Amino acid sequence: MGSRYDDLLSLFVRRGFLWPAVDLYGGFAGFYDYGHLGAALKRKWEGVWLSYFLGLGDNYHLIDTTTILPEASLKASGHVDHFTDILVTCTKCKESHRGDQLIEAVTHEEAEGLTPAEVDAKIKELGIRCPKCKGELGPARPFNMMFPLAVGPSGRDRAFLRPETAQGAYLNFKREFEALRRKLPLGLAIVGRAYRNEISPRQGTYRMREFLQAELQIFFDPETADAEFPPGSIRADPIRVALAAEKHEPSARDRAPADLIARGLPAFYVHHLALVQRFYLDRLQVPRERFRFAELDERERAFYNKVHFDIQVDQGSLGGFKEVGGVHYRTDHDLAGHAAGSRKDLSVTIDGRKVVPHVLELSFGVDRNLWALLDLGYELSPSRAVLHLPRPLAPVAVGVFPLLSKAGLPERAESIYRQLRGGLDALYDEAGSIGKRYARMDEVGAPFCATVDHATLEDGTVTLRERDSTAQVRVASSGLAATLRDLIEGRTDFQALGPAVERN
RNA sequence: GCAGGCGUCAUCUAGCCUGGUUAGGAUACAGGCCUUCCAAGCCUGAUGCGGGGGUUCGAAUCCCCCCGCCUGCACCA
Repeated sequence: MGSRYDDLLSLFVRRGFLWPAVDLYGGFAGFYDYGHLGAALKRKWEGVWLSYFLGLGDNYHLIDTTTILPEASLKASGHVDHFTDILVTCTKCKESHRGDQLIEAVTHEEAEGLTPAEVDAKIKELGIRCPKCKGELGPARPFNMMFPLAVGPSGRDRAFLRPETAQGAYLNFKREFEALRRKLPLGLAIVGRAYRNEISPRQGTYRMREFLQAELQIFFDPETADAEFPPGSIRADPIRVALAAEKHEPSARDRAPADLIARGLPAFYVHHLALVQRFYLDRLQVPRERFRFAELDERERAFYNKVHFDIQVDQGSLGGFKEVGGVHYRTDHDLAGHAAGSRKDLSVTIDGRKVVPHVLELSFGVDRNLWALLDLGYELSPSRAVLHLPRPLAPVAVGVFPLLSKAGLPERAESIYRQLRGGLDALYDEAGSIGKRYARMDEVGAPFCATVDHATLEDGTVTLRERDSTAQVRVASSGLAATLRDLIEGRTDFQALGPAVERN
């Protein structure tokens, strides 16, 4: 166990994808930096994500909002209260316990939201001792998952780093609704950083204290939602789901959208499950059996979600299916909360009716998604190390080499490289043997390699090698950029370029 | 946060128990030679004991503290 994780991290570090932040000083738990390949991959992932999800609606738009939010807004959202746990540590065995749970275990009454002083008083009154060793419990102290900040010279304006990007969309809903001429559904997407003071960050970029979210908040009229997002268009998409009751099963099963609706899920929600699944299976090329939605039961759900399925990808390095995102039906919780907190009316008028729009949140952890893609794509065998990234996401699109470092081949290869690099992520390499250069490109996931040989000098063709099959065809160097773009964007099949070149 | 394990070149690792080595190897990397398509070969080169304190004539090695990583528990939108 753990070796897959080690192999992956070794690749990431050696090649320039990602590594622990500040590792010059020994590292900084919960923080990771991306190197040149990781940053490029992330940019491309964001581009694919934006084009797909903004493309789902005519009224879906990207916005960009602050990472620091004042206390009042996070009080209204519920985060100040619900993101805080009161911890009580045993003086004898040092075990930490949640104060509210200790009290609830005795009284069977809701105890969340008590202050530390109230928790101390209750513990004394009820004579609660450490459930583990019966030792005496120490004083209660608050632990909030949000990073507090003191804003301004006085430091009296309390604020926090945002624990999720979503609040930026809710805070700006009214403005955008007006600017976009009062139409629902309205989609507001944010790609940005969020911060949580995780107690024990672990497992690479899986649980971090600073991370990148890509979220689409869809504001809609609950009265007409199922008509707005009809299940008809996704009827032919069986959805891979593990229901809450069967979440300990290792996999998932395909269920017809109609079955899920019959189980009580809203049709508009099932509609979006199918769309998210298409993104993973088609755009990110995740193998079907390694993808699933996992339903969360009431205990596991966040305080604001009415329906919640995790988006999960099966990852060898992390020991199985792990969450990379979620589809959350947040109802009117957020807009109603901000309406109350700000004392502004956030309802809108649709067809003469006043409604507070409901929100469906499609939420993605970008770092988790990148890790998952790299894990799924990395094939490490005694004979080859290949990163099978989807072509549009590969940080290096094409390697350009001279077959030999002499006879004018490097000059010709470099000139082809210079023509390509304007519109493509091309890389020139003449170090080592040709086989070594192919191996280098395989390991960073470059889908193609173009090699200049003596025939190039005579007829202007180069060999073009495809990463996954290692097959080669001869193509004209003059149209290489267009050919590569067609291949990367899926307009051309590699096989259609011509007969494969025989290997000597 | 608790418990256990761990930390040596870019990567994987030998050395640590039993203190004294020019800290060794492999891979990778750089330069050169060779080479007409898949990590070949030869020559040359650079890079390391997580950080800080202590013990000692002498510390990668023994002790303490810190940082980080892994696993389990707890926590987890």
